[in-house]
Amino acid sequence: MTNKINLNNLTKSEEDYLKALFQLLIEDDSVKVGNNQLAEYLKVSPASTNNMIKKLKAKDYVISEKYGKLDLTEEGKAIAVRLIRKHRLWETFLYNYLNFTWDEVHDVAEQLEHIKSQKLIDELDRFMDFPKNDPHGEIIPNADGEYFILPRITLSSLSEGDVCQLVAVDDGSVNFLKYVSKIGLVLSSEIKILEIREFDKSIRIQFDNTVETVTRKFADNVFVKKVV
Amino acid sequence: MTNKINLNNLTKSEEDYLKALFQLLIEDDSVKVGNNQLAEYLKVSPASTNNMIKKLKAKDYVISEKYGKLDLTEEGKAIAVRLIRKHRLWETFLYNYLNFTWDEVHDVAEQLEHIKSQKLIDELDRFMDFPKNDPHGEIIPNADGEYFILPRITLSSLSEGDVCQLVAVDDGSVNFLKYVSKIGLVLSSEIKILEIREFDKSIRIQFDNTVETVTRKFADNVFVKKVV
DNA sequence: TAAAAAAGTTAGCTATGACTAACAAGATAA
DNA sequence: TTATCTTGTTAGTCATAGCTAACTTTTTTA
Repeated sequence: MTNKINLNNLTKSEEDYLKALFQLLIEDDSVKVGNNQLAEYLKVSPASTNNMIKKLKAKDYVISEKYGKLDLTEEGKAIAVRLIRKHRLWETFLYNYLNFTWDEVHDVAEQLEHIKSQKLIDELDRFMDFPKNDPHGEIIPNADGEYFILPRITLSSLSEGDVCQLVAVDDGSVNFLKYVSKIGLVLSSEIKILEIREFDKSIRIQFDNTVETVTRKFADNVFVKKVV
Repeated sequence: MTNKINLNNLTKSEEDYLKALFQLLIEDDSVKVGNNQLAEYLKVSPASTNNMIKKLKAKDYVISEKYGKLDLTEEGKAIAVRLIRKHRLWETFLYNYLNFTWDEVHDVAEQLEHIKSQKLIDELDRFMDFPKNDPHGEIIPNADGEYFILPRITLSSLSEGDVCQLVAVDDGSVNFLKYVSKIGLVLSSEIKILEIREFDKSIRIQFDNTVETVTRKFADNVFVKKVV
């Protein structure tokens, strides 16, 4: 086996930074990620980030030049993907078996993803019969660390008259998720763009028998597949 | 509700010390527990223990006089029991649903017991239909924090000719548990004491169609219910 | 292109929770 | 009862991972 992954004994913090950097890097493929941006994402000071990046560079998980942008090594990426796999499998478990709601799963999964046991996560996967998506619609990386990234279309990028289907929502904010549930949107909902208001970019949408007006910020966090 | 428990935001370390002290206190009801004893149990230096005990005294979880023995307050005990409940529920989950063996569950449960979510543990309990015992036969404290301690009889305390039934085993050592499994002992096995050798206190036992000789140390970790 | 703003870095501080070494208090034994 | 051993305590160090304040480099813009 060439692909043997060493079960790097990383601290919770190190794991958090690697995962955060990975999320920022794939979020905006072309745009480079800087130190302060990572700091803001993790809600820590730029000094803390700078410090940790040094450490992760020494361990060969991160690449960057002084005063330059950040990138992950292959091993750094592999660690991040394993964390995302763990996070999403736990979310699925909490949602499907332990009566957690959409907006409750994230915080607990953030803790559970740091539990160190290969067997635990492989068996959890098997127990749930190898689920493909988490409760927010996100794809769960498989045991080989393959991470399929679908080209993402946000609701905000569509035009008047377009029809789409909800495939995933960002799980970063509890309030956002509560709001999505409250207005009645669920995964696979078919959504029609009725009107985009130039003034504030708010969007009138229709789904099922509901008409709602949502903000641009809301629409940025809703991922869809175009139907018409 | 007078019995409202505040979800004390304790660190992993603080939790570990409270649980360890609780285990030592109930292990030997009459014998007082000292600082160095706790240090040895936790495999840290006496200085570290002394330090942490100071902190836990300030938080009103531990009672002790300077140069005196250690005890837990009611709140300290309640925290320890909640940790034991979490530990044993997770062990049960790993064993019954995720194909973990007797000797594999402990280490992972040590991590999982520190996850902070009341809903998680209550729902896990419900999901498994409120199990009474963990895989090692130990009683799982219920959601009200009631901790039933059965008077414990060790295999080593019996006499020649006695017949007993295996009710629990100590889960502290992987090697011990592997050995128990290997010779074929399981919970509820009926064991007969054939002979106790004065020389080294080793014990010849019979169960099913097996005759084995076990050491005194082994027998100290096997808990039984006397039948004859 | 020079000044201002933004981004990145460094130094030095804090808390937690380990550690060792040295010392003090109690318990035990000669 | 005194000497010795065991137990408990304190002081001071280290690593991790946060912080602020001050500084440097890069980028932007006037």
